[in-house]
Amino acid sequence: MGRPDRTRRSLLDAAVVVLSKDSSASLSEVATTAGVGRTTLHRYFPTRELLIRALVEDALDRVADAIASAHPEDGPVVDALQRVTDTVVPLGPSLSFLHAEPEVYSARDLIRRWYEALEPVAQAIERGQADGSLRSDLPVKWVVDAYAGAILTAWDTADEGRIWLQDAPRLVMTTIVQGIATPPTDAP
Amino acid sequence: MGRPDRTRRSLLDAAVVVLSKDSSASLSEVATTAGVGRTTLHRYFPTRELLIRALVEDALDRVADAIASAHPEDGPVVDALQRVTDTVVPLGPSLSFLHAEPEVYSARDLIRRWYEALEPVAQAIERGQADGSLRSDLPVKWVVDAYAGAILTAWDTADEGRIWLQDAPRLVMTTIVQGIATPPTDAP
DNA sequence: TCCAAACGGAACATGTGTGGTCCACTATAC
DNA sequence: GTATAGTGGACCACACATGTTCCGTTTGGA
Repeated sequence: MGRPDRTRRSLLDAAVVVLSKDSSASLSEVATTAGVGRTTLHRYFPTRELLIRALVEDALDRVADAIASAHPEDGPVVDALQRVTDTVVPLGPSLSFLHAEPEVYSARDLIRRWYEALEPVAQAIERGQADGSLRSDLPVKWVVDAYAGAILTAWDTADEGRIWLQDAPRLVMTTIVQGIATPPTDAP
Repeated sequence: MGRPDRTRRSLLDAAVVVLSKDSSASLSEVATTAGVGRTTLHRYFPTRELLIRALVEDALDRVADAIASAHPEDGPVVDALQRVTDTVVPLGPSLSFLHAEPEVYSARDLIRRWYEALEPVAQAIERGQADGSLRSDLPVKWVVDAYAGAILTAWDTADEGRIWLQDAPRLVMTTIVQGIATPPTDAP
């Protein structure tokens, strides 16, 4: 890994740190944090928008990798979702900046790629509905979003200090899979 | 309701419309949309920040009112949550701008007020855990956030056209209360 | 060691939003 | 009708981020 790659990496990392705290931070701030001149930043990312895009795509890659490495296509669906949750939740801190970036919500192609990254999860859920382990009176799209939303909520809530991030996977899975109501006893 | 109140109202409404589409829109755009001069806008909201705050507080009031009008303190908890969901979900379109406003996430006092607005819900959930209708192995704070998060997710997902907003209350309640897994049969 | 690529600093042009002032116009209330 | 609060247009000054160019300096590989 040559110097250019390292510089690029520090810029992306610095951008995550700086923009998480203040999404309207100036590019000089990012450059300074990366220990790099603003000129260099512009050499790698000519415009602010391109920097953001690179940032989002980097995050997208990491999520996609995490999901793939959890092998959501294997074994019982609930176990598979547990594995995905366990691997994705810890990514939280490096992804929380996504919230505050309007580009993330307005750029249609980025939204599409986000759903593409979740595609393996969608397939697992479909599989679960087919084999009877997941209820099938809920649209798959909704279940995917509800699941992803629960993870986002966990990140936020942990960020606010209302829960600990290490508890998050359990909370997410219990809530999403079994719900918040008392389960009906199966035999009195 | 005198002229000042009406002007203020149109400014807030216009701000919601304009800032929903583009959170970095200029104040002149807001003024124009409100059918008002930029000078007048500045008379009512001296700075951009104050306009945003007023906007958020306005939204906060509406959510608080909606929750209160659903009487979450009455009757079985699950029914109460159903009523809250039914009243809050339709507010979605007029609140979706909250996402894109960084101030919403960074201003500590606004975050606090958001949780205050959810306090009646928190109490209902506590009540549910006490009377055994809700499982008590989940922290109340988490349950509140998970529930609120599910509503936010529903707004987003409806916005993306992945579900219909009129289906949202049922989806939110089913998912949050019972979970996505097939319920265990209670007697074979 | 030497050379080319990478870097950083400075200076510049630019655009744009913002906040503020002034004054003439207009409805509304009395 | 008249006084008064409310309005809006024009203008200005300021700050600040952005993007670009140029050139001297450093670094790392051949």
